[in-house]
Amino acid sequence: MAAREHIERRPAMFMQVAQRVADDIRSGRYKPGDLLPSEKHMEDMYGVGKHTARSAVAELRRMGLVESQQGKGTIVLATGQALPATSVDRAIHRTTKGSWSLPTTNASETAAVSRTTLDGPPALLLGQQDQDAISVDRLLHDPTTGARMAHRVLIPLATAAEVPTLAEQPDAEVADLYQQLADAGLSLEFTERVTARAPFPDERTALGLSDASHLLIAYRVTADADQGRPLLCEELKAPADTCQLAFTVTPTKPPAKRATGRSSRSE
Amino acid sequence: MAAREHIERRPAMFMQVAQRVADDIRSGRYKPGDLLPSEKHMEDMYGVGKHTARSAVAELRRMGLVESQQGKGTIVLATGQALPATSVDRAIHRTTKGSWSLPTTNASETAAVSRTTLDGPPALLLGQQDQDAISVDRLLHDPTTGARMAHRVLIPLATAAEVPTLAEQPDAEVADLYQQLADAGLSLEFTERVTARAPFPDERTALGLSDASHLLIAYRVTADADQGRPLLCEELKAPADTCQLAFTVTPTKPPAKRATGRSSRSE
DNA sequence: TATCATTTGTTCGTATGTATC
DNA sequence: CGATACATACGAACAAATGAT
Repeated sequence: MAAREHIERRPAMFMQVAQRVADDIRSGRYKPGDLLPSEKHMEDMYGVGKHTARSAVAELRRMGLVESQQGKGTIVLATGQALPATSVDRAIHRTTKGSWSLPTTNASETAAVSRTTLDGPPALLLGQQDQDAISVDRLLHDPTTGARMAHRVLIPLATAAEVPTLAEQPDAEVADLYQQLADAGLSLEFTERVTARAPFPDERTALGLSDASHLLIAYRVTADADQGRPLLCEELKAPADTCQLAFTVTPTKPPAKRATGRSSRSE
Repeated sequence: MAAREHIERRPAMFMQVAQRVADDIRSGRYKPGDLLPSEKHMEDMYGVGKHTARSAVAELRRMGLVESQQGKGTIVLATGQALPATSVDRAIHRTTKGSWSLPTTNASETAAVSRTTLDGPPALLLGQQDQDAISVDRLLHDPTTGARMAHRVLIPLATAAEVPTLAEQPDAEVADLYQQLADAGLSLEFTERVTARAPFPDERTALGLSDASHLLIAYRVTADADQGRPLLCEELKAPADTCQLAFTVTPTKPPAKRATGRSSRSE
């Protein structure tokens, strides 16, 4: 028997309260920056218990409509009717011949270089499970919006062996790394994969994430255009509520011979 | 006095329990598909009250590690060590001259055509606040993974007036729309912006989203390459936990004269 | 079919801790 | 210091879904 027969059921009380307050927020009854009525006040307003009022506010937090602060109150956030303020330009530039450049950068600290074992998505994308790589970590930030992002460059040892200059200064600007690969006679192609997920606690604190915000995650793989062999992987983690990624899509010739992902779909 | 003096504070009990179970999940102690110990059992295991055990499980849900089902239990999800299964290829293809195509598509239902007033991100991207547009809505799905996505094409009336064939069959394939624009003598350029946010309740039900999953949202703007004037906007909303977007980044000449976003940044 | 134990979901209560003003 | 507000933690009871008897 199908599990979804009865679509009609009384919504939970805390959900009804949350829905009502959410409507009040969207209708402008509570404006961004305002303090919501306190949980105590909501109990009286809607005739519910402490836990119900609290669950309602928790639901509003989960919806990304409000943010609570101990001792102060629950503040109404901006209503996401616009795109996030920080636009990260994912374009790659190359002057007429040979010289590479990337849109400008603000790194908070110096890059942290370490050696790690590849695992997770980067290992899959580089096709090198359980191989070692040089890892270069940077904490980026956008001074105008205060958004923080985590950036990581992974240079597989196989690539470093092929182009030794990479290992000498792995914490150089990324454009320089591209340059070195190109100077080694490789023609480069770039593929980027974007997804999002809930942050781990350490990521939450490192990037100063609010309760509801997720991480926008982009993996850029630099590959040898001739053989499609992956050379480099970059990972960018940005708070989705304050950041957007911008791509310029260039039409290409249709017949892709090698499969790049699992299933491949689009509009 | 500064508010952040004491970084060290005992984490809440429910968080400690959640962290411990999370570690057990990541270490393989609980495997994907397994049922977690019941909340009742956790009370005894960790010597905490009902509310604490419950909060810990709620935290694990919020982390996207588990999913609870009333009457059954709490099941461990895949550990997110891989990229989401459904890869959406955002490439655009053009054969030698004139003919456009896009990666294959699966639309669940026929397209719903309506007329709407532009607002939110599409209005900003099209630079046409409070103007009307033809809206074509489709519900896409990936049969192999069961992932559902919402796709919308917005054709501003200004564009429809310029290229009348667009309004005749607005629910044609997107590649055909590009073709018609190109046939009208326009050279096209494409910009895509990606972000993520918590879904609205209607989006949650329409796309069958789980508790923790957010929406990955991509806006593709088709513009006239000569003047940079936006012609068309597509919106794709996909569940972030099951979908990834794939882009091919083509190096371009560096000096962009017109600003495309607010602040512009990259690694 | 009906009943029952198990498990999560919702709702109520109380108390204490901690941050803000 | 006190009042306010949210955070955490203890408790109880009933509802609803599930699976097995």
